[in-house]
Amino acid sequence: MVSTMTTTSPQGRTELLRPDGSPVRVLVVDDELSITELLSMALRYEGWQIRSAGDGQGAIQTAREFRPDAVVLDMMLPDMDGLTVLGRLRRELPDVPVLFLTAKDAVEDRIAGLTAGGDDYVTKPFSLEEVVARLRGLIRRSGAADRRSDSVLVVGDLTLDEDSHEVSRAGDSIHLTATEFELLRFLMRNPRRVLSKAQILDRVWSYDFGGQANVVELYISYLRRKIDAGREPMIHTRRGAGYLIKPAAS
Amino acid sequence: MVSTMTTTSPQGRTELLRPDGSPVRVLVVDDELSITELLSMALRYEGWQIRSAGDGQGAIQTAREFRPDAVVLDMMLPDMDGLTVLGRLRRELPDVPVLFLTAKDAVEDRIAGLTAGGDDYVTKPFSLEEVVARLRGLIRRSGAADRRSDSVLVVGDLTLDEDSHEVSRAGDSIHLTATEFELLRFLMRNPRRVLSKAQILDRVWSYDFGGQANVVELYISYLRRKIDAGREPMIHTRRGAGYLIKPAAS
DNA sequence: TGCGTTTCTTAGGGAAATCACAGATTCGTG
DNA sequence: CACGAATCTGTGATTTCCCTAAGAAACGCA
Repeated sequence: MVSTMTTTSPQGRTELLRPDGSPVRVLVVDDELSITELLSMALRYEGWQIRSAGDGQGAIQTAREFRPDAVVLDMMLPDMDGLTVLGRLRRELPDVPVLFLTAKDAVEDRIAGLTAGGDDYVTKPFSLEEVVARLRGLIRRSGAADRRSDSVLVVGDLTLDEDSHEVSRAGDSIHLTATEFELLRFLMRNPRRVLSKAQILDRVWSYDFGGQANVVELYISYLRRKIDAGREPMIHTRRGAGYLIKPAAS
Repeated sequence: MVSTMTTTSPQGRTELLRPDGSPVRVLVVDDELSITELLSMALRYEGWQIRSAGDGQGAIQTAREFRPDAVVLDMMLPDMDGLTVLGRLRRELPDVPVLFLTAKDAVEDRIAGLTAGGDDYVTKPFSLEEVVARLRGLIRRSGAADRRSDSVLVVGDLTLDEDSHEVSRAGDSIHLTATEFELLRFLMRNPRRVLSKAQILDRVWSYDFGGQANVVELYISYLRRKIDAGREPMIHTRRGAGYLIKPAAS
């Protein structure tokens, strides 16, 4: 059990740190190299320390000496069953939270049983924002239980609760679809920073998305309708550069 | 991962340095000699130490012994796929940030995930200011522990934020177009220094620009209207030599 | 299965940005 | 003070980028 704290960097990004100030450690286990690479890159960017393994054997070994604060674990590994890996992991690190990666059509109930203990899962293909968000949640909850307030992002009079998925502006509750929510979360996690359409696509849409880049424009337009409608706008276009969100005041 | 710091040279130029005071090292990889030459010159002018390679093989080798702080990597190399090069680079230097060069029309066919890990890309034909700016950003952010060097340029009462793309003079927010922003950034990165129209054209406009040289005059005029309008001018003409920016006070 | 919701594509309109051109203005010099 | 060169800027054509309506397809849930 590791308690965590958050600090806010000069850029305004919120970072998760261990109590002694050292970076959070995450172990990524997947047999597809492209997946471990993608996850490693993205999680490293969060400021976390990453190790990866390609099979169950390697996972156990790495876990033993790396002692991660969280594990991302693909349920389909070449050498052993996901449950076996999980069991051995638990023997090494009884309290480490695990984020399972499963195929979309995987048996839901089996996973449901596993996540009862406070673990979590995402289905492939996932979006990086989703993985990062769930990992943050797991790590946060595995430490100080009273860190509830950390799950709320605030920009101006706009708030977004990562736990309850509730969004409201100036007190008015706003209903968002899953994609709208992820997009807004990404924007709000990077307030006052211009985010390019490519960046948004890479983080908010799943890694196998092969469609038109203008979905981003489309969803920005949806968000505006729900968040900025009739109010002073918070979402701004920087023509030729991207989008950013900032408090209406300034 | 290398933490960086900034110092301000006697001339007023802001330079990026490694913590031990040694120059930043950048590896440039492109098969077109004209491009590597162009980039090498421009980046050397930043005070950085540059090595270049013409193919993937050479890139890996050079990276191994040169150990750069950042890499500029063309996605179209003769001997191997850009992603393959990236993978091997990552094995050598897990945390090095990469700036990808891609053809304009190749943007659509998946640069997926490239910006997700904090990496970035520019499309050919690019402007040197753009490449330099993005490299500076990457290097600045890759020094995760030390984010003290911030993204705001200041000259007199004029400020320019490279993250939010916000510009303001004496507190008044000023909206600039993309080209105006790049031009002002170039001026502000070289305060009190005369920059010739040719220099400006070479740095701010893309290398294949074939138009009239007086676009520079035109955009200087735009900038003045927005920045100096009704105030003590900060942008000055040195007839026959070029332009310079300096605090209004002196 | 059927219905409402969500996601995404296509395509057209429209606004903004870029740039060429040319006439107006300023500057330096004789 | 007059002249030529250099610089400035108004006008408008062209291009690029962004927004959004409309509808098809996929999804989720009863």
